[in-house]
Amino acid sequence: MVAMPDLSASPRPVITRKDVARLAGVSTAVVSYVVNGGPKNVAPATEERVRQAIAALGYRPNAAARALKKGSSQILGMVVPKISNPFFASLAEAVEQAAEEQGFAMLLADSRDSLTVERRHLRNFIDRQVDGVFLCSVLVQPDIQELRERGVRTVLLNFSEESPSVDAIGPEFAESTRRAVEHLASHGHRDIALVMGLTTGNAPDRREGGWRAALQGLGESEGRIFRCTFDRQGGYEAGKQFLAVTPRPTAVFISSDQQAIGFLRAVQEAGLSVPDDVAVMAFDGSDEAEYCWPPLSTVRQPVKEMAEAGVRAIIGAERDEPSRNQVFDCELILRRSCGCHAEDS
Amino acid sequence: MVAMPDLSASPRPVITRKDVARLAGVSTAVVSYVVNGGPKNVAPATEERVRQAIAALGYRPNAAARALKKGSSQILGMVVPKISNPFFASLAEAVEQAAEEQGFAMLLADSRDSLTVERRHLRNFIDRQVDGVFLCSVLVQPDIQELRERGVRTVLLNFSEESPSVDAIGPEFAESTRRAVEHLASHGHRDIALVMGLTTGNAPDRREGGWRAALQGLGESEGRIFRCTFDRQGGYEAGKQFLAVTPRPTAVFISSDQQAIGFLRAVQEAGLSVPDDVAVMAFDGSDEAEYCWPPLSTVRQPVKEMAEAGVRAIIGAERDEPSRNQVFDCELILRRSCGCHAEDS
DNA sequence: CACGTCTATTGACTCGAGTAGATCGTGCTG
DNA sequence: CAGCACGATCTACTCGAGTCAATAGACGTG
Repeated sequence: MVAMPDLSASPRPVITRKDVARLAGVSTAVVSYVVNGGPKNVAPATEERVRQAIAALGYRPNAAARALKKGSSQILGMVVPKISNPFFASLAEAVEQAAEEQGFAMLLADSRDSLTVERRHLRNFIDRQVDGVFLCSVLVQPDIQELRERGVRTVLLNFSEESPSVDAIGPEFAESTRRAVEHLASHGHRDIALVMGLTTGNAPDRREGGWRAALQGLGESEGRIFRCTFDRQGGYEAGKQFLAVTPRPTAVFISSDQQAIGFLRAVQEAGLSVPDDVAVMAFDGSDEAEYCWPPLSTVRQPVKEMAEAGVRAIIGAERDEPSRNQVFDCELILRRSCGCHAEDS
Repeated sequence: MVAMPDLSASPRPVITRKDVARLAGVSTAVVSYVVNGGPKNVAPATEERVRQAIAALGYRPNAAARALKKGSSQILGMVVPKISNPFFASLAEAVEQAAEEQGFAMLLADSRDSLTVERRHLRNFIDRQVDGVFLCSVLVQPDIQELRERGVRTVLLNFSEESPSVDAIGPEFAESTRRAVEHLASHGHRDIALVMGLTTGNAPDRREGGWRAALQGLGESEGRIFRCTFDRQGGYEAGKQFLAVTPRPTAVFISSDQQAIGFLRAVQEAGLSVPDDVAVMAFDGSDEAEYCWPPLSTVRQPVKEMAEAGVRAIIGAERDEPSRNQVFDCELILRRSCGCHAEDS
């Protein structure tokens, strides 16, 4: 409660290049060359003097000035629909880490699922001279076009569609889903439903196609679909609908771990059991999938690799490099919810 | 795969104040005055002309230049130990939103529980001229002192200790915990254990004190403590230890929702039931607490309010305003895990 | 010894925006 | 009508760092 009297910030004088130059007895240009391994060489002895002056004064180059001069801020922006959704949190974590390794900082913005807010964030990013942007939801073409015009490299993350004119990175949705559904079938299931999230854009989700393909392979042409939002709440509601259906499907593929967790809750609430009454496979492979009950069998996206590829696509890109799609293979993680191992995790 | 040929970014000429000035037939100063509601007045007719020129050219002031001149970037930095921990994600979400409402952007950095990384991030923030920093873990005094010296307002979030020389914002840990433990007692429990996270600093956590106080009030002077890391994994391990103890306590207070979720899994795995075999109350009140099974009774921190207070502490602060602690009351959320309502949520 | 070569260093301009101080009218007052 | 006040506008300098063209030495060579 009582603030200590004296610790108020002594407004230490700001140290600039000039101060360093004076102390080292050189011109400001040399300081710049030393700091940047600059475009010109500096004699070793001089360099050493400058280094010492820098250390002695605690000089730190002003990033704003640098950004102004170079037109690049060494900042990447990332827009997520909702950071409290653990899947996006894990994406953000991976991107931040990959960015930091390259000396970039990350501006994070949460669009709360609103296109308006997302646009506002993007314009803000542009004004702040970010060098690149990660998007996790689908903006309309014109918006992306503006980003490009302003010289901001853009990468779509977790994106299923091929899209011209912009880099897109995402998991291999269709094939992985097909394998997951086939795995459910290998436990003897035939009536396998789908709980599918609603995408903001109108692009059909490829997971749906994968599920269809698997059913077809089994000779089952019919299958129920439950549509809901891409979060726990949505999964919970889908679960309640699912349980009301007769005859009830014996297994279900769910388009995200978050939804699956909501679904599980609905099943538990009804006093039924997973996997005995309903077998479940989900998509994403986030941490919570391991710590819910029963542990979720899920399709693991290689989040880290995708984030690294994304950062590379932004930083390592040539000025007019054509955009491209990168699709990453996923791994089936088999836990209890599908009917696998009853003893270990 | 095939990139469309023509959409390569046409490197649109950068529009500056000067272009606007020329088009509107005024000097650059006037443009600045209009944009900022500047320190001087502009005649309504002129202002209108400038506005039109801005719109026509699509002019957007360069944030880097502005930051350089004003020494303020309109950016807030936030360092979290791990953004994929949903509690920190929800904090980040709240901070970002509160910041955006004030026109600030948020740089997010993940320290991966490492002091070294955290320091690196902070120096980076300083170089980038952030106007303020949110910290969720405990740095040593000298680091914070440097932030102050550099003129960066600092706010400690989720912080239990009073600390001089820095703003600290946190929930009312002790009293809320006491109430939670007493609630467990109201279900008839007497042997109530504590699962407590390990704090990086050496400050004792006030939740522990609250738990002790409650036991004392019940006439129970003894109580078992299980210490583990502040995450699901830690809670899971603590749960296994807990279950191995005889006689087994009938209830437990757990220092975070994440740990509680791990704990629940250990209980489920052992084929036991919550709340019948063990009643559980946790701390945080994050979303996952609602969607696990059984739904967690927990102490809800007013995250949004705390974030807003934090942003206010940074933005609204006078130059030499003394630092202060702000403690927020929490709310008991009673769900199933403690033994409350067996039917609705 | 004069000249060219090469390297280390410097001075000066630039990026784009904020703003103090000078300037230009206009209209009012004595 | 001179003098003054005041509002609108402009000129010019500044923030801190990057970098090019110019300069100053140092060295070697004919």
